[in-house]
Amino acid sequence: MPVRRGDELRCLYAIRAGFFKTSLVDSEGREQVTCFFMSGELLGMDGLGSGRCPGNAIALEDSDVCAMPYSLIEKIGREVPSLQRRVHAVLAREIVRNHGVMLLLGTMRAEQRLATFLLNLSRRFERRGYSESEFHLRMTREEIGSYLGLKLETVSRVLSAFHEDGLLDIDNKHVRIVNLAGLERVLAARN
Amino acid sequence: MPVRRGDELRCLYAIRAGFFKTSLVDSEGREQVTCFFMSGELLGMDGLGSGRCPGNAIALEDSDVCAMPYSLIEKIGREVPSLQRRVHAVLAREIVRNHGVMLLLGTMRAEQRLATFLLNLSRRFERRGYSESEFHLRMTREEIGSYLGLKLETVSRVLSAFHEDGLLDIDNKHVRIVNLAGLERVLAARN
DNA sequence: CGGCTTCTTGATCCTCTTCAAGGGTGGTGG
DNA sequence: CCACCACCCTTGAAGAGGATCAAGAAGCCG
Repeated sequence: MPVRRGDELRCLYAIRAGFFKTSLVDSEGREQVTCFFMSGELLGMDGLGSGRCPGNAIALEDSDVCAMPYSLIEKIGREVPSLQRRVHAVLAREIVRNHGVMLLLGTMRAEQRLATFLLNLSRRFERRGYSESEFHLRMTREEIGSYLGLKLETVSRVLSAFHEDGLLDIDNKHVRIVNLAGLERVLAARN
Repeated sequence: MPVRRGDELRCLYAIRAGFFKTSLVDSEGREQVTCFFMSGELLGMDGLGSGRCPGNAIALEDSDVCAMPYSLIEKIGREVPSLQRRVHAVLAREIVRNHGVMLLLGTMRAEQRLATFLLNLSRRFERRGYSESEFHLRMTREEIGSYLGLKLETVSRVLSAFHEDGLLDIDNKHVRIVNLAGLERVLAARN
């Protein structure tokens, strides 16, 4: 069941298993996917302190989460300084991560955005003990495009081009990175 | 004196007077202005919990700040629940604000980005007791462009076009908004 | 199987970038 | 006070990168 903007929100959700997207819709109906979350990550940080959900969150596959009430986080934070500091660090890291996405949206061209996206997914899968080179995309081309500020056709085209260049194999949502160094080199390309 | 990425950072800075920009540079040299800060706002939230400065911060005019050591914020947060909650709220609001910028960068065209930017400045000046319709831009066209994901020439052109359309008068860095409702209407334009 | 959503690929168009030139502005030193 | 220089801004012309429009193929589910 999706969580909608404006809903009451009293908990942080630690994702035990599964995959989520969060999105934002403005007053003119423009929609932007703001983040993809996977197991081990924290959902709902943007509602901390306000009790309101400022965006939408939707699971992209069967998922399992652990709800941690804000009130509890605040209470334990007061009692255990090291946890308090961790909460601050997690929130600050989320801000830094957002700045990285802003840099991507503001300065990179389509190929570089896709390469960054795939390398980021790869690293996150690897850290969870999955293959860094072979994985399933849980989201549609349209959702990838929304996240990266591109249209779905462009996403499709760039992925095809990567395949042409021998950087990866792609069969629908199944990705196998063939030339990881080559993908990294895309990021350095002119400009 | 600028603060540079990686510098040790132990304080949050409350801006008493002045104007700042923060920016991020990636490994390939791409630079993005991540935010402009003015009086009454908090600088350095992204270093909270880590003690490292993850970006650059530079004053764009003579400024006056109040340094609040992280250690003090943590200590008082433990003792005063209402302050603890405020810290959380401020951090969470910063995340939400970033999502708004991501939406701008991912979905809006040049005119809409500039209109959003000007309206945002207008509102912030108004809240501080300054004129909402007439103010000085502290940053260059290039810095505006970097923040909005545009080139400086495009910024210049769009501002000229707004003047042509009778939406505002602009003389170098001095802006006078003539038709505020018209500027807001730009946001709703097709798409 | 049939209907739906998602994905791919092509052709064309449009927005913004790039490249280039010239004009303003402000600060410094003679 | 004016000349000079560095930086910033404006405007034009040409080009590129994605968007848009359109058609069809492929996967998915009842």
